[in-house]
Amino acid sequence: MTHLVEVRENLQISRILQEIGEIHAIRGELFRSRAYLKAARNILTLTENLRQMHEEGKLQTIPGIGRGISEIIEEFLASGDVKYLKDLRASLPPGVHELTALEGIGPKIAFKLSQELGVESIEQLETAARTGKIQSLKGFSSKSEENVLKAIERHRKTLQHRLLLGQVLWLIEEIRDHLADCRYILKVEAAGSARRMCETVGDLDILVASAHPEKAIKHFASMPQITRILSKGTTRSSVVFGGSFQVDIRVVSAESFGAALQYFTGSKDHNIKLRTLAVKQGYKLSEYGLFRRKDDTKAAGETEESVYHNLGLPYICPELREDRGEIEAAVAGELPELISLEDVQGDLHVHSDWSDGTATLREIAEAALSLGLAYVAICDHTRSLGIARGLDEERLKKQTLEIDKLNKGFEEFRLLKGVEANIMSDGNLDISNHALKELDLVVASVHSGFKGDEEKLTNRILSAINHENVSIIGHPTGRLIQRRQPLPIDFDKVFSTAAEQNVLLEINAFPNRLDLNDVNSRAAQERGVKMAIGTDAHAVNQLGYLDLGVAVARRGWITPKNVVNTLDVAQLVKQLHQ
DNA sequence: GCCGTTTTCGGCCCGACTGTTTTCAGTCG
Repeated sequence: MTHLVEVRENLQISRILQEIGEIHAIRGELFRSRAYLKAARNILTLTENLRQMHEEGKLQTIPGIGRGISEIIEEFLASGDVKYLKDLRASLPPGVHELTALEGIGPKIAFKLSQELGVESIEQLETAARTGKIQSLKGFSSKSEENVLKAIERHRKTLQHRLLLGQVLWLIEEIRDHLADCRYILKVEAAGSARRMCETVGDLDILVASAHPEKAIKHFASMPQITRILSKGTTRSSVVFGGSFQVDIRVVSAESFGAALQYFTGSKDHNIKLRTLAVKQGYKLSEYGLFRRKDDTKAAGETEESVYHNLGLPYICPELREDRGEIEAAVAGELPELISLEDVQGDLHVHSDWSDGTATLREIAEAALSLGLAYVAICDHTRSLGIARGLDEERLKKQTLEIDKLNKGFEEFRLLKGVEANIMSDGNLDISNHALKELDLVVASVHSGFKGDEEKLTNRILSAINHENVSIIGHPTGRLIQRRQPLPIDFDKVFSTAAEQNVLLEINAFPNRLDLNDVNSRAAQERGVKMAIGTDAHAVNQLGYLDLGVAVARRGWITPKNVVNTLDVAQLVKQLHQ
C-alpha cells in the first residue's frame, strides 16, 4: 500500500462521511448530520493516513470520530465500500441530494420539486423553471422561478471562482480606501475566511460600524468596480466585483462591532464551540453581544477582546479560529505565541533578473530596505530550468561577486548569496557541489516530473535533504492552488529526515503556492522541523507576499523560534551552516 | 453520532432573511 493511495483514501473517506452527513441533513437528522460533516472536515486536515491510524487502533483519537464512524471507516478500508451510504442513497428520491446544492433549495423544497414535478437533476430543474412549471406549484411564484435560475447560474460559476488570499487582500485595501471617504463610517474590517487568512476565499464579508447604515451602504454600493448589485437592504448588501466575486457588506452599531466581528469572522465550528462554552457559563452569545441569560443584560460586545475575556479566555487571533484545538488551548492557557510579521527580519527566496525575475540585485536590495528587512536571499534558478534562464556555475560565480560588491555599500542590510537548485528526477541537483559550497544558502526544489509514484517522489525529496549543501527544501509539495495537486510525499519520512539533517522546509509565500500549507507546517513543527519563509518574488512588489507566508505560519500555530527568518543575519548564517 | 469540571443520557449556537407567511416555515451563515 503506497502513501499516495492512503492519502487518496483519506479524501475518499472524507467524501463518504460528507455525503452521509448531507443525506442525514435532508432526512432531518440534524445532529447526526452535523456529527458526520464534522468528522469529514476533521479528516481533511489530518496529515497521518487513516489506514495506518486504523492499524494502530487510533481512529477514535480523532476529534469527532467515535464508535459508529470508526466502524464505517473500517468497513471502507476493508472492502472499499460502505453499505450504510448505499442504503441512505436509496432512501432518497433520485436528484434530491443534488438539488440541495443550490442556494435557497433545502430538503423540503427539493422533496417537493422531486415529488410533484419529477425533477431528478439540476438540468431538469432548469428546464422546469424555464418552461414555467415551477410557478404552477402551490406556494411558488414566478419569483421563485427566477430565483431558481439565478441559483443554478451561480452554482455553475462558483465552482471555479474562489479567489486566492493574496488577490482578496488587495481587494480589501481598495474597499477600505473607498470607505475611508465616508464620514458616516466609523470602522471597517474584513471578516470571514479572509480575516482568518484562509488560502482561498469564496466570498468576502466586510463589516462596518456606523450610526447611519443606509448612508454607509449607499456609499459602498457606489464603488465603480462593482458590476452587479444582488441585494441592497438597510443593514446589509451583496454585490459582485469584476463579474464573478461576491462581496457582502454588513453594518452594525459601534457597541456591537466586536461581537459582530467575532461572529462574522467564524469559523462556524469555532463559533459553535464558543457559544456552547458561553451557554455553560450562563451566557448567550450572538452577533449583538454577550448577554447574561438570567436577566438578558449585556456583558460584552464592543470589542472582540471583551467577548473572549468575559468568557474567561485570552484573545484568540482570527488565524487560529478553525476549531483545531484553539478553544481548548485557550481554556488551558496554552495558546501558542505566534510568529508575526514584525518578527521576520528577511526574505529567504527571491529571484532577480539574473534568471526569470524582473528586478536587478540593487533594486531588490533597495525595495527590501524600504520594507524594513535586514536581509534577502537571492535564489535564482539553476541551469536545467532553461525556460527561466537558469544559472550555470560560471554565471552563478559572477553573480556572487556582484553581490559581494553591492553588500559593501550597505551598513544594516545584506544580500545573501543563494540559489534555487533543481531537484532532478534521480534526486541529484543540477549544479555542482563546489559551486554550492561558496553560497550562504541553497534552496532545492522540484520543478518537473510530478507524475512519479509516492516512493520515488519521496526518495527524490529525501536525497535532496541528505545532500551535503542543501539548506532549504523549496515549496516542498509543489502544489499550485486550484491548479496542481500536491506531490504525494510521505511526510513522516520527510519530517524526520529534515529534523535529523537540520534542513529547513520552506513556507513558500507566493499566493498560489503557500507551500507548506497551514496543516503541514503545524505537523512539521510538532515533529521538530524548522522552517524558512520565502516569497519566491520575481518582482520587487512581490516582496510584500511575506505577510502571506506569515499568515500560513500563524494558521499553523508556528512560534517565532521555529522560523529562521526571525534570526538576525549573523545567527541565520550560523544556523544555515550547522 | 459524539461527548462529558453540570451529564455514559440527553443534550447539541443563534439570529436574519425570504417569501406569500397573515403568524411562520424553510434556508442560510
